[in-house]
Amino acid sequence: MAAPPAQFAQWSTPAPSADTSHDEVRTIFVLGFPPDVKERELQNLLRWWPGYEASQMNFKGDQPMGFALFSTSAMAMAARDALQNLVFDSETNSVLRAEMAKKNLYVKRGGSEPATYDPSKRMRTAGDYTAPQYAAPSAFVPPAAPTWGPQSYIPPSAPYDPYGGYSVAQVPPVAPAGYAPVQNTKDNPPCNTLFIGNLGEATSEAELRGLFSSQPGFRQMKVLRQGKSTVCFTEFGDVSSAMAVHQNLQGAVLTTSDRGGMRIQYPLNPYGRKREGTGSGPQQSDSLVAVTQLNQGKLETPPPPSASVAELNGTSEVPSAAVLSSTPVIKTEQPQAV
DNA sequence: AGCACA
Repeated sequence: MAAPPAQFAQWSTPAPSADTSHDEVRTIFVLGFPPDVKERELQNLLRWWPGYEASQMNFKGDQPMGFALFSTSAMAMAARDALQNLVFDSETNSVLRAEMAKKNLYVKRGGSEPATYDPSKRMRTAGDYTAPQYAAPSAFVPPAAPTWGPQSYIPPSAPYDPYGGYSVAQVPPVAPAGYAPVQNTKDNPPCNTLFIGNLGEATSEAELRGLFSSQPGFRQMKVLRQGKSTVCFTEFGDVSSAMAVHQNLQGAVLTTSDRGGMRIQYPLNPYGRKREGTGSGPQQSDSLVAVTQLNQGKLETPPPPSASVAELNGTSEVPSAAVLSSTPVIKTEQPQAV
């Protein structure tokens, strides 16, 4: 009788410090939520993000503080960057500020939660939400390498960017065939969206997309055909990017254009923003829209008082420094996550 | 000149 193989004994021994890679900070700290935000909103905001494991909303007085734990530090940083300057609620001018937390969110082990804690402090993990129907709808991921825990998110094989619905489309880039002078018509105040007119009847959406999607800050566009007239709306991530394209591609001639250069104007309504009701007067809505647009533009670089702004004809006042500085000031001091 | 979507 031989003694049992020695390696059997190893089966019960824990791996030697296999989780040292988890002492890195992989938790983000998010400020800027409106006071009435619910913890569930943070969960629903983040549960799609690759590597999301758990989140928690704490309240310091009226100031909500969100914490979210991710599988790796890199995933946390990616989520942090995705949330950075996100307009969480344009009604309340809530713009998120995200940074890496000082320490990791403590996640209670074990599946069932006692539910006896303060509901505002209770932890919820992604376990209940990562339903199979959401995992890789187009690409089947073989279960060869099982992931651990109830919070495993399996990203599709193609890069999945939950907040990248505005990502650059895969179309061949298009450069203007030339430029033609465009008579400077009355324009609207600068915003993050452009209205493109004077397009040729044969101009295709693919051609327009090839031109605009390669412009810095491009988010999305929509082409409208109405008879012989084609117009296009193009949204950018910030007002400055839109202003640059407004300037640089003004009068651009496409190969399919048969009526000179395109006319680029700021639209009556920016993307995703309905005009205020006619009841309260235009001047109030103008300033309101300006603030909202600037918030949409993330205020990374406030548009300088350049020539493009000077084209405004005095139809609307240029956003003042007071407006520019009216972004929500958020304290960056950071309490402990737990 | 033609301004949608929410």
